[in-house]
Amino acid sequence: MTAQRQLSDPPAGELKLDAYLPYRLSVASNAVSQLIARAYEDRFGLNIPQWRLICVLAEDGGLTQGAIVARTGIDKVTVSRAAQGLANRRLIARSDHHADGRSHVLALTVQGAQLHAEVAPLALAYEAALIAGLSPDEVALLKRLLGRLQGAADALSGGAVKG
Amino acid sequence: MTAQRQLSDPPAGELKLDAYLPYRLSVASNAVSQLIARAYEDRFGLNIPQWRLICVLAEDGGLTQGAIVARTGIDKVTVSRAAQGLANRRLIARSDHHADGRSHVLALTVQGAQLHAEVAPLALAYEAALIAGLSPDEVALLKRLLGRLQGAADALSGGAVKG
DNA sequence: GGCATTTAGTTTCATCTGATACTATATCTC
DNA sequence: GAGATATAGTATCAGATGAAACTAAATGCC
Repeated sequence: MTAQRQLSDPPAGELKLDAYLPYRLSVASNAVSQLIARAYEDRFGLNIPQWRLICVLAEDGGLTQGAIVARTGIDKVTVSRAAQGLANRRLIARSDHHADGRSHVLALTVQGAQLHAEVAPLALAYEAALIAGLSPDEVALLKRLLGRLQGAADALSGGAVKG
Repeated sequence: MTAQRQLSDPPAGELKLDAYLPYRLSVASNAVSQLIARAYEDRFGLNIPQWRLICVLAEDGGLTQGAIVARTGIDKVTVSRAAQGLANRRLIARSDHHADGRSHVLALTVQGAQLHAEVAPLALAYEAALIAGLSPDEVALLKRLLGRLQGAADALSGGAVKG
């Protein structure tokens, strides 16, 4: 049924989609992201960037949008939109920056903190369900390897694009 | 260096964005995908779905779009659009299906096969650059773990959504 | 054979995303 | 302190995505 592959194949290794790491990574990530995005959207009306902002603000307190961009790498346009959505729902407050009139300091409101407290267990439960069956060592290694991949991709991207 | 997690952890665990696996996975995947998407787009005018179709057709020969969807999980709309784009550029041919008038059989043209032969080494080089510094064992484990995550996400998604 | 249902693929639409352009403020140089 | 430049954030635009509606052909049922 499948085509016979013969000697004419390139020597330097073969490209099989199912074994190709970027593909595997993308497919796995999409599956996980969609699962989680739907859970947050359906139950709390939050999209992924909004939820990330809430997490960052819950962890780090008052931050400017620029600081969030620096901390997370999320695009500044995405941060701007997420912040607007959250502010409209009074989940975050934007207070004037004491020294920079262009900037605002974002912080969770009481409602925002309550929502975070409500969503966080769900998020952790999803993570637990996803890694069920993996040993702690495997999970730790997975996170480490993902960090390596991301670092390598960023380095290659910077190198290739910026010269 | 890494935080020791022990009994002192809060009862249900704490949510730290940087340690949250779905987040790490998404960030790593986006970094890798963007890197590769730009490379294919800039040099060959291919987007990711188009490149995936080319790979699948190079591996498996003549397939219908439905077979590609079944094989890869790519959305049928995405497959349709990618196939249109590739057919317009004469990189694939669509011949009538012998028994089903709704369906067409997709196969690489000579040009399409040439393009595949040209892009594949680049794709493999990117993969090699990304995993440079990782041991073969680590890479194998990473792929296995990604498969597990994807399977878990699919199972949870089916279970939660469909009831 | 004729009608209902299913299936392959396309079109449409609503949303998300990020690049680019823009506004307003801040900083730097003289 | 005035003008040039840089920066924080927003608005606009173009492309990607996938859900749902749609078309055309196949299959099932009687």
